[in-house]
Amino acid sequence: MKIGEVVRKTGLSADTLRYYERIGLLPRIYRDTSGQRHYDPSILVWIEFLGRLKATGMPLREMCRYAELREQGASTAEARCELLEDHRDEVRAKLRKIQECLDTLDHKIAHYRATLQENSNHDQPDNTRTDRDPVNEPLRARREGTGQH
Amino acid sequence: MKIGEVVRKTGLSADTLRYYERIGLLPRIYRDTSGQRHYDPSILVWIEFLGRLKATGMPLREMCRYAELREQGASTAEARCELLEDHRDEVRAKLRKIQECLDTLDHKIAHYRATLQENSNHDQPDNTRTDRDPVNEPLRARREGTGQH
DNA sequence: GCTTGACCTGGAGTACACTCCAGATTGTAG
DNA sequence: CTACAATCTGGAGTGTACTCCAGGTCAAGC
Repeated sequence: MKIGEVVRKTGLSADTLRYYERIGLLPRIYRDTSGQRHYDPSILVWIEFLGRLKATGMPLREMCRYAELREQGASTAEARCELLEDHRDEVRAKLRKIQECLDTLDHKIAHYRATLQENSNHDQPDNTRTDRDPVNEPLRARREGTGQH
Repeated sequence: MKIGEVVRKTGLSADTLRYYERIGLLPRIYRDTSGQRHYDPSILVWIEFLGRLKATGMPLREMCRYAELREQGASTAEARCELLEDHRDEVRAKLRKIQECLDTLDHKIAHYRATLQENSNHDQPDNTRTDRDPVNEPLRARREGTGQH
């Protein structure tokens, strides 16, 4: 497989593939006599795996660490496993946190919607006195004694 | 409240607070005669909210957009609400994706652990023939001449 | 009054993860 | 054979979100 095919199959750009190779995320790729890369199909599995690590927020630095261990063969399996377990725990924690924020956000939106609904029901065409947004009151700059900027 | 107190209460650095103000994420902050900032306590609520947007992956650019609408008062409530709803939907999608990756990762780890367990049971002190790591086989650069294409 | 620490500004620097480019070569369709 | 599409290299540039710094002002405690 030449690079163009890998591009099509992974959705990564050729530049990114070469970049990943340069930083050690991909193993040494076979080159033909003219210097063109020829990828083994198994690279797709690896790239897919990397994609999952990336999607879960692992920095390239850590992925490189993993890739390096992998290159060293089966003796590093334990270390790799631990790395993945640590990452998994971090992802779980982050997931919980996002979920929490999402819940708060949902509440806020519900409140927002309710207020908007209410306002349109009471239907006061007066636009100067809607002053008080109960959800995100504008916190406007108070009497400025300083004419800065 | 001076900046030091906001730093203590939010965990953001003074540089970050000033940066956020510069890009319009924070409203105009009152300055005393000597130019020092004095924050209204309500800023803490706003910063906490920004923290939630950030935690859920919203870029500063979009937060600025929200902040800008907020500055414009209650008339932009609908637009702000839509912005939050769009963001919420994105976060939900992202959450699902991360969860999916996490599940795959968990399977991989379980497989890994099982294999490690097995190997330590069979307890073969021979280190040259553990050749086949079933979970992450090293994909080592093969002898050139692999006739693909 | 003096020292120390908090604060100020504008601008430069950093880390990350790409992305783009010029200029060259090579593979392939017609 | 020729044209053009695909590939190559090294290096520069981009966007995001800070972070650091020099050099200065200011306020409060001793």
